[in-house]
Amino acid sequence: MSRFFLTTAIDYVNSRPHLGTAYEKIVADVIARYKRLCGVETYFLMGNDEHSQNVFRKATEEGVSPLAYCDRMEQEFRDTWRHLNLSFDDFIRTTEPRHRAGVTDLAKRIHDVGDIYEGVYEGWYCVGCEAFKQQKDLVDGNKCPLHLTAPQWIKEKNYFFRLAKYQKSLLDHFAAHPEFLQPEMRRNEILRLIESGLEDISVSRAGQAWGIPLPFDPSSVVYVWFDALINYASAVGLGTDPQKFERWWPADLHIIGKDITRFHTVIWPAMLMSAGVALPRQVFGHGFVTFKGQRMSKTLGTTVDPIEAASRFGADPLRLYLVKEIAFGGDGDFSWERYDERYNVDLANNLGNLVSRVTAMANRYRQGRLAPTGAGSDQLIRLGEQVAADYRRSMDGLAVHEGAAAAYRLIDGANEFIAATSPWSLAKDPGAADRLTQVLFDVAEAIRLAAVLLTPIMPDASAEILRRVGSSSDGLQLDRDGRWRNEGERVLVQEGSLWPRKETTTMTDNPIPPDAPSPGARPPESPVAPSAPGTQHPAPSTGTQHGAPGTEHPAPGPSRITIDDFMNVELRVAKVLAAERVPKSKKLIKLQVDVGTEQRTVVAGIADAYEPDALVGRTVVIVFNLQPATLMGVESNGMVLAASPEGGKPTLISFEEPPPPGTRVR
RNA sequence: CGCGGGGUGGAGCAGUCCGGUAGCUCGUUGGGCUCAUAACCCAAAGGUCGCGGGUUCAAAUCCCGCCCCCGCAACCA
Repeated sequence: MSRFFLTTAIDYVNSRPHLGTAYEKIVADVIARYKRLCGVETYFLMGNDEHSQNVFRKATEEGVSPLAYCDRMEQEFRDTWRHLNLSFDDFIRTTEPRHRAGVTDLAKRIHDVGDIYEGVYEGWYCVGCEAFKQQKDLVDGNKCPLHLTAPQWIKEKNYFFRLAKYQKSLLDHFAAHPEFLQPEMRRNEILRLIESGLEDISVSRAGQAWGIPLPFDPSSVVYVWFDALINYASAVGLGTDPQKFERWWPADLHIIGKDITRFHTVIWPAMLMSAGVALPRQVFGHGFVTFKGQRMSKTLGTTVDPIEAASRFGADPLRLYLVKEIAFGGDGDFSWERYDERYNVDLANNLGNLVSRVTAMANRYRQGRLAPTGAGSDQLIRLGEQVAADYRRSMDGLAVHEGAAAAYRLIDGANEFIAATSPWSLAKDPGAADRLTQVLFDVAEAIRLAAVLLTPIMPDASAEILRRVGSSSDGLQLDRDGRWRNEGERVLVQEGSLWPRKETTTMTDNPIPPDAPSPGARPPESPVAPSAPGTQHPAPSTGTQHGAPGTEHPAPGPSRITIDDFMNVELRVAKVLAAERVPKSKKLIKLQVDVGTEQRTVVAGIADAYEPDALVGRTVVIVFNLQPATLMGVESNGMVLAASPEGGKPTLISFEEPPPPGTRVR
């Protein structure tokens, strides 16, 4: 039996997963389920990346051990994935013994062939930042701009991987395996990157406890990303279970975000080449999901909680939206308005309503029982076969959005067929009895076929639809069940709406108030009972429900500062004498200002909103006693105050009657 | 010349690799139907495919130049 091993990127456990993360897992799950539907034995791997300094720091801040913190985050992640009905076969954590064994094994092999060598990393190290600083980042006579302390010049023992050595092998591999990196665009990008030359990279950190010790020098730990990549191999037994490894490696498909393509298609293959391990067959770098056109970001409040999104209508509608509306590979957008729209159109109006009409007619005219009375509609059958073929081609090529679209062509076709044959007219004609039965059977069959094709995308809903059209959802096989069938009696079940229409009155309801505390702020509707996966009823448990407006609680303010704290900030009125753009900068303007006692140069990031000429002569407020900083090579002595909405343009503070420069503001 | 993505009817997108009547969803307008979740079906209006050149019998698609938008990086002190 053929087998398929697919993986998603393991996730940093710094915060709960957002919709963008969920998107990757959902598409991967659709592919995994599709493979299984094709009868391919599938191993679908997901997991968490835990050896990050951020994790260590965050755990320390919270006063828990890193492992305890990771344990908790694992539950958060698993909880989210369960709500999305993900069918992963394995979930790996990089703190697990099997992973440690895999990393140790691979590192050892690479070391043994001489591809890891000892070197020294030298640089300015700021203790406060726990990071190395570039010379150009230092200010005011070699001080850390954040902590204003002198960083230490540190020589850290460091091990390097001979990445440069693999430039040619990588290019050869890309040439020999055009499918290795998809989509095409990313392939060209990475090719150019490899062609431009590779540098050896550091693979260890000294003096850290949180991580996997290097087998040949336990005083250092393996650098996180090097560690992380190996999860794909350690999960299937590298270093622990040769038989399992033999069986599943190499991975057939790594699904990852486009931002980490380089790691997966340059460094990772080079590591494997060095260790003498086979390379993954394909890497697919998908795009990002934006929220209303903006990158999902916590600080901008443009993050979407997948559980909340799934709670709106159930996991299946969310899965359909993400798969069907976003061309896999490209970026896509999510908004609650559009989500509602797609739900109504694709599920309530089309698929759901179609099931309602055929089950209703079958019951009204035939007591629910349908069996073929003739040959069936040529047109529908042709469409069904065409669609099934298109679907397979699309899905095999990872064009999951096209696969969904194909299934929908059959649903549309069924609706059209009903209009063209008008069964309700046939019902009035006793001579058309057989004809009516066949028409209804054809429609039911179209629905059955569409539901089979949609199974990977909407597993629960498809099973429910199959049940209603009198067909089994057990052990579906695409070869057998994914083709038109004009045989057997079916008993159709008429029940309530699969997906009640959501009435769109005002679509301004934004379920996430930007500043609301995110966890625990879920809307009161449909908590999605944590029943075992696969047993959930596909229909949303509650219908439409608008959040009650006007129930804002006065948020407990952030911690207050004392008046003394405030007085430490010296704000002064200043008059702009001259202004010019900082060359090559995007939003910086260099200002000469009169602060009463002296003239100063201040750099302000307001070029988005203001023309330099319009600023001359204007009176502004500056922070007078701010440490200087160098921005794009210009030293700034102060900060101009402006109202700066997140993601918006700043507005300078102005006066009705400009006071003289130097006046203190308080 | 930092890297990258994009500019296609009112909105959101596909199509661009492999030139050949410009397609989908929503919206709008008109009509039909009554089985169905005010759902479904048909039809229509609506596009200089960012701009300018070039190649070609033929360009959204290939080539050159330019403009604009969005990410990321460097810069919101």
